[in-house]
Amino acid sequence: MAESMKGLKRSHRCTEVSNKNIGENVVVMGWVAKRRNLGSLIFVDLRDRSGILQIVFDENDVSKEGFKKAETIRNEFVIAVEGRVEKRGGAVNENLKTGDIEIRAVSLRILSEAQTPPFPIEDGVQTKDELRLKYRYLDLRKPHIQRNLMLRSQITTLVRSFMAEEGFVEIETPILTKSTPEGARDYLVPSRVHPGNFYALPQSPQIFKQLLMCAGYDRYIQIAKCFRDEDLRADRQPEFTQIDMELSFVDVDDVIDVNERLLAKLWKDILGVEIPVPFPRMTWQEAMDRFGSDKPDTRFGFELKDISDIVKNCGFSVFTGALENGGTVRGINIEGQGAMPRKKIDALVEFAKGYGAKGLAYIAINEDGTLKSSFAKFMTEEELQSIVERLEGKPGDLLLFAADRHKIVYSVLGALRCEMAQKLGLLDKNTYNFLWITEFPLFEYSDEEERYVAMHHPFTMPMEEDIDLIESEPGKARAKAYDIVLNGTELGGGSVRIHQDDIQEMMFRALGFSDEEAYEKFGFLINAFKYGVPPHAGLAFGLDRLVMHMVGEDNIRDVIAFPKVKDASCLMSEAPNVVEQKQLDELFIATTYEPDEKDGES
RNA sequence: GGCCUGGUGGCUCAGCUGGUUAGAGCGCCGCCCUGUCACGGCGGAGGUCGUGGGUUCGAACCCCAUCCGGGUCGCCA
Repeated sequence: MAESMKGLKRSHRCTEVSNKNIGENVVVMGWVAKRRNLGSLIFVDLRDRSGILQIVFDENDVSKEGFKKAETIRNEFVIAVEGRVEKRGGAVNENLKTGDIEIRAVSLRILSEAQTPPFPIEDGVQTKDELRLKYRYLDLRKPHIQRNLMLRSQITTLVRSFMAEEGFVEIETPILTKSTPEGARDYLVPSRVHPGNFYALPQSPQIFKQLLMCAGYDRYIQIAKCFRDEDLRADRQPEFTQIDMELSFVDVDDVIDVNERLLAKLWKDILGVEIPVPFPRMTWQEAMDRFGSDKPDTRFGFELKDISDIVKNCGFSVFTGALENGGTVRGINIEGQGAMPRKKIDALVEFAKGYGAKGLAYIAINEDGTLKSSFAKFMTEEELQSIVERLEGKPGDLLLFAADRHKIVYSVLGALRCEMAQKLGLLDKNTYNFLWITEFPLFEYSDEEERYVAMHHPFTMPMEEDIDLIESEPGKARAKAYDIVLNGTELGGGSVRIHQDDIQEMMFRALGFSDEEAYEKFGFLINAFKYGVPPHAGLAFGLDRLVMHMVGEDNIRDVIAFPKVKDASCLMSEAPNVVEQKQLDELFIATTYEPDEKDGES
């Protein structure tokens, strides 16, 4: 039976007791992590969010009933112990912060009994994600998850204080907003009082923060919940948190500056790591050409090299065919992997096909300098030598080539270099390569919609020198947009916004919106801009990803208290669920979905 | 939606080319033990092999379907 804690007050958390307290009486409360019953001596490892403290129950110190009670203790019982802090009778446990002391129990209360948990509450034990998430409230007891979430709290606290010192004002924006079909799929919320109408949950507070700039708040920040109804990944949840900001009377450098200092402070204060500022910057075009990615991991080489000029007249139709279709031929040098067995190379070809490649050509340079290649017979000796030189191939190297449309070649080789780096163990978690990617394309052609769409969003300012391109060659126009990349992950991004109505109109036209459409979608923003708008720019970080990198986890779920699984459901609460017909009727919602028979209770 | 991958006592896993009674470690339960900290000793319980169907003399294993996870491509302004 559970006892009350009446008359008892916790004096310390577990690891707040130290050898400085020896001789003092303390009251500690927490969960039983482990017990070791030696007969007439019982040891208990007591756990709370601070760590572990050893309690010893001795018949001579605790009453007979108290000792009997201690014998019934099991893992995950919640207990309160009153006792004296002592130097350990036995050996010191070097693995514990409190390893040199223990509490000699005088009294014990069992505040709550516990069933045996479905999996061990310890770090380092493997448990199926399925089970962890179903019993998330138990998984959250694990020390490393607690550390992650407490660090996350420290991070947001530090962000708020830093931004406050920099003159930012924290303002909340609505969660029930207007759907704007550009971009990701919206989560919709039906309106009861406006039958047939829907709110959307925000994908980001983008338009609201721009309106706050119009309103003169000058510098805005929000730790904002955002929602996107798209498929999940290891680093993507349907609901996530952004550190969202917007600044008035600034240009690119101002935004970059304050955020570099923010990141450097976070790394220094939380991780004790000095990050030199300013961070390196790279244009989008350079990132694509050198790394095949707009979020390059620069911790290792294997950079892309263009060999289109060398092979344009060669006899290998795979290469010349790609070039004739306006594509490109590029390669990477996986240094030292020239002896890779055929089977593994074939596996890389399969890997490349996953990214849209039709195949992968290779040259392996033997230790004696001779070449083994899938396409040498179509090439002249000079062509082969030029290719090897272009990729700086040395004996023992493996050169891999892709030939296709630019987009595919970048994507295939960009993914291959990361895959190889990971396989070869070149990714050091303690190296932090921050990098700004700048000058993103303003537009991106959508094959699906057969028109240009905004790469960032429709309010992104073009670079001054490219304004004329918006109408003549939209594909070539560059934007005042920037992403912050850490070790191959996009941590955040932002842009300078358009504040001139003529440029904004030009953008809408390029995106294929009529004036009416633009007005219907974004009228309140367009109107607001008629009443005096400061030049402004902003940025948003993915807080979850930021924390994930800072704590060294590989999965975003481990830094979110109650994450969702791959199909966006919650295994613990079983959301989403079927609601009562009455609720649907109130909302005038009829569903056309018919569950399969097996879903029924029959 | 596509591709890859997993599901075997409470947990983590093994289980060969289909072959007698499906194993191990940890955990759990009981007894013993005064310095353990991966405590130790002795004993014990616990599995319709995710589910349904099929092939077969015989299925954890092969086939089909399906459910539940994970990774990834598409998607994610």
